[in-house]
Amino acid sequence: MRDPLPQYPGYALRRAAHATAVQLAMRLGEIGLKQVDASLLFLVEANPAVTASALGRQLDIQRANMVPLLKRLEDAGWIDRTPIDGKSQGLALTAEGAKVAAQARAIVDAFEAELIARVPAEHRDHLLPALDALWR
Amino acid sequence: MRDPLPQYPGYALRRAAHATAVQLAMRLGEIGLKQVDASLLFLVEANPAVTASALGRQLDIQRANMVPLLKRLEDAGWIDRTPIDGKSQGLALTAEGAKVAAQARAIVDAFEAELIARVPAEHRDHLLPALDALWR
DNA sequence: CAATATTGTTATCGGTCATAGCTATCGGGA
DNA sequence: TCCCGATAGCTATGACCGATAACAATATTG
Repeated sequence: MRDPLPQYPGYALRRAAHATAVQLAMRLGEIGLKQVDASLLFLVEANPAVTASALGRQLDIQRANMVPLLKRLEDAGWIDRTPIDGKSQGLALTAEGAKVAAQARAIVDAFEAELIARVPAEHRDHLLPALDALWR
Repeated sequence: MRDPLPQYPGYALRRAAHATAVQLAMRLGEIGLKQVDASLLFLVEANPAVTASALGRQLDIQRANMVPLLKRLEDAGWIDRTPIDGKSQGLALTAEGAKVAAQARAIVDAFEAELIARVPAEHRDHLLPALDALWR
């Protein structure tokens, strides 16, 4: 079948992102995480007392959509909230959350290493800078 | 804010794909198309008498999900169906569909050119091969 | 102090995608 | 030739994601 689409970098970008997302989702699913959960855990870990709004800004997730995401993490006992002032609350990992974050990191690091390994050596170092130019 | 995520090529891939998808969606939206519509029009144009199932296989879209997509294109008068045998039907662009496909191609070509232009010259030629390795 | 911005939240809506199941038809091997 | 597995098209449905609007309470700024 004739298919002109794969010549388009934008199309290849879509397909590559989807293909890799499916694979990572499967691996994180084994420890009960979605990709966004892992992102949130990593960010909270790296920024104790961060607010929900700040997380949303960093990840380009609307405030409104953060609510169920954080609720899941809180209900699972992975994060807790402590009031900063009357309207903000700081987020932090619980001990349990730190364990899960460590597991998630192991999975993500292994996955990313495999991703890079799949890229032919001569293109490998160019991938991240090229992608950065498209969204940063 | 400390953010370890952008170091991950997989994360950059996600963000880049999303950012570019939003932009292309806006431009195609001006002529009433979604991205998948444009993909379908291009493939039907390049493969007259192709079946819905074959399109779905090529684009990794389930048969079931092809139905509303093709219905939209048919209702808009951009494609028509002619029976191949008792259970298959060949798809083809109408004259109107060919016009829309040409408009879509102009938009996509311009967009893809801008995408590539955004990538620093030294990384430019590596992007497509690197992405291909991740999904092909 | 008053006007404005921010935070967290609820509710809702559209789009995408996966799954299951159904009917009818096609095609190949016994 | 006949039968059975594979295929095509379709309906229905449910999960998930992201966008939007609105609101109350609080913080910040001029």
